[in-house]
Amino acid sequence: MEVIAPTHSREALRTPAVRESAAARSRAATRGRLLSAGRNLFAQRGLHRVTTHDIARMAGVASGTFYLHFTDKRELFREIAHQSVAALQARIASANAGASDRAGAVRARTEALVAFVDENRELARILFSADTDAAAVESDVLNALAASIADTRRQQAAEGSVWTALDPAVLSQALVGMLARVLAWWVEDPTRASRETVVDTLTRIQLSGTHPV
Amino acid sequence: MEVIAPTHSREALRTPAVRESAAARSRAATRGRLLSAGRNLFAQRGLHRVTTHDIARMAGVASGTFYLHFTDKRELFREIAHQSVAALQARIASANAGASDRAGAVRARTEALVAFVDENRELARILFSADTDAAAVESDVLNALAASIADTRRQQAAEGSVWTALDPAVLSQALVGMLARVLAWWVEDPTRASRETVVDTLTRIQLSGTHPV
Amino acid sequence: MEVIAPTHSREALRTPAVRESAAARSRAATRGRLLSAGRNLFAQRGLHRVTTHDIARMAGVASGTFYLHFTDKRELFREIAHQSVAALQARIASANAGASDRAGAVRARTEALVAFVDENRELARILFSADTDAAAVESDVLNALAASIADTRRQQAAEGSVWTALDPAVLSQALVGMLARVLAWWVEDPTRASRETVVDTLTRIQLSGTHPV
Amino acid sequence: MEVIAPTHSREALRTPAVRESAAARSRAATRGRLLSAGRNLFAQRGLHRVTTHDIARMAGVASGTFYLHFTDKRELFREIAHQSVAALQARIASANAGASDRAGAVRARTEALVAFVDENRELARILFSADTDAAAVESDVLNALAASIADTRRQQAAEGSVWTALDPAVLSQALVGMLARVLAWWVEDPTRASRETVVDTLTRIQLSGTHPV
DNA sequence: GATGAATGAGTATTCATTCAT
DNA sequence: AATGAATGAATACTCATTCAT
Repeated sequence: MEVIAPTHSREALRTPAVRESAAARSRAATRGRLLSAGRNLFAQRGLHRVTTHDIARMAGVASGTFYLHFTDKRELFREIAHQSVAALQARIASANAGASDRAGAVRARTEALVAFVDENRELARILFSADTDAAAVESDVLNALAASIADTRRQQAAEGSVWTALDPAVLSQALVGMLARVLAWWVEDPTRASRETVVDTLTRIQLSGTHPV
Repeated sequence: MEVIAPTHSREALRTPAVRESAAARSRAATRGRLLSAGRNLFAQRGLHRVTTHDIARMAGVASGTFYLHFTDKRELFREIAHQSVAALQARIASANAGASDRAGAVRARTEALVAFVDENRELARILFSADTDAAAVESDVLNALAASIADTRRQQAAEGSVWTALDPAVLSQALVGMLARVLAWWVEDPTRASRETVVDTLTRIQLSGTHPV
Repeated sequence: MEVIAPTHSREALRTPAVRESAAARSRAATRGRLLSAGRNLFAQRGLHRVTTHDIARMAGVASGTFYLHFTDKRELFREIAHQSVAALQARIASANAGASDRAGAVRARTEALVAFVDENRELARILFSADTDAAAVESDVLNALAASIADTRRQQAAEGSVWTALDPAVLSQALVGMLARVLAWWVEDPTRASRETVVDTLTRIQLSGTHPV
Repeated sequence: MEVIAPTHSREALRTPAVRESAAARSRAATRGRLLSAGRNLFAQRGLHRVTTHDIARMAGVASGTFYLHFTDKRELFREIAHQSVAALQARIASANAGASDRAGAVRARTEALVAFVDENRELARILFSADTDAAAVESDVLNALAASIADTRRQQAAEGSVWTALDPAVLSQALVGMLARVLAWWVEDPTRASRETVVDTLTRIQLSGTHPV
């Protein structure tokens, strides 16, 4: 019993809750460093030209530590992609909410998208650079976007607010492909076009391509 | 005299020209089998999930034989991509030549593109599936297409035949991204939309997005 | 009180310092086994008839482990050669220091050289067996020896203590070639001559060839 | 019968003997080209950094042809080495025959050796560059030379014409090692020393090292 | 929770050699 | 005698993943 005492007294200084949150904080910090390293490296080199050792090294942890936080490389990638998508969607939704008419909403959403890409080039490279392997993971991202566009479109068609000659599924894939390629192309070298030009061109294409003639 | 004939024919089998062409024919056949196996496998799994051993095995040759025909995997891929692009371009150019006006030309080119994809699904998967590694090789393909669209567009703008508010570089990337994504999406499962729907939707988008309002 | 002691000692096993040194010790042991296996195999078969798998197998480790310790086969070889040279040079320098006159020094150095070879036959085979590939790595060894002989010789010539008709560069190559070949020949089968005979003959040749007539 | 006639008449133009010698001449020419290519390539890169394809290519023949003339790479190497040695020995023997006294003979042999090396740098690189693999083949060369020196030496000792304190076997290895290294060193860059310096230094060393004091 | 040494299957590539033509 | 396409074993090197400490 006495033997345990000193141990107890040391533990008494930190309540279990505090101890747990300290451990949790440390764990979260390590996890965060791995995510950050992954973002950097995946953006630069793509999914399969990055090794788990590279990520652990850049995160400043031992290579085995990687597997205490992620089951494998793809999971880390998925996590990064999901975080990115969530951030992007929040940004777009908020921009959308402030718009009064349809044209304004399209422009606002496009502006939000381009601004996000401009401010998060690393993430953008991951989200929009097309990588077959990555796609196995992130295709959900663009597919989800396409699905949401298609839904909106179908609803608008039902309301008679858009020209129905355009197939919603095809159109949504077209829009997603267009946005992804332009953004991937622009983020690779932002001097290729001014941000205003990108926003304006993408907005006009969306409006002309989706509005009745 | 007649007797000499068979002798001649026997010798004919040994003339360098015939011998060479027999060997050359065998060589070409093997090369063709490797190209075919490569097309299959790359279409299914992408550039880096296919090994040179896989390709050799599917071609029914020893693994070393691969290297008698291609310096490495990328070269095989490049060859396949170039062949595909040449075939596709020929098809589009020929369709284009038969059109009388601009709208007809856009539709004809789109029809040719979709027909090619429909008839060469394997090739289409390679050409339009976005693979970062493959991109290092085939990006030329889409980039070349984009560049040619941008050039045409600039010329039309100079002639006043199209609305100039759309930046040619951005627009061309947008069109290429749109076409590539829609075709990749469609070829992955052609029941997703009828061929007519795909042609029609893509044609209308191109016309509305590139014509003056 | 006593109870705490073992606890302490258990904790001691987990302190970073101890953990690190345990890992480091294990790492060093593996590295040592690889070096030892390399010495054995290189001595028997030469640089390029030994594979990294052979070395790993003889060291009792997996083949990938080799690359955790050496970047490639040549690096392992270089390491072995450098260690051997350092040991040999130390031996010769120490023998040299104890000699009173020039003849004594030549004999002492030769004795040290022959003794080293006798005691380290594996290393000797590597150092003195002439291998073109190995030479790219170890030639420094014999060349360094030759250069040092040439320097000494030039200095002695300047002091008038040796006959100057012998070109220092040619002479030093001659001596190095002589020593290397005799030692390689002898170590291959030490019954070919007694150690005393080798020492004596080499000493006399050096003295007669370098002294004034 | 008639069938055979034309064949006969054609054959009649060349007697079997002539035909055979024509074929033999052609065969010998191919063999000679392979030997020549081998000499070039082995001298530049050593035994195992040269492929049989390299040799066939440089000889201007198909790769399979190599095996019609040599059972494998080592046999070609052996053949080249033997030819070289024979040429060298003839040269030395002839030089030796013209000498009147022992000192003159040593100088004459050394001059012949150095002249041969100077005139046949390719061969010299093969003969004197120490290559473990090559050694498995050519060691006979230097060993034969060493054996002949040792024999001569033993005979001279028996006649009392040389100092017997030097062990013949050790001495012969020493001389061979010395000559091989100096010549390999010199042929690698003949500006390192003048031919006269090389001859003179090697001659003096041999005389001082082998003569009574 | 973290470490980092070790694993070993996987992959590209080479090259001596064979053999049908 | 010559050809040259094909073979396939050999080999260096990588990297996701495990596990004892």
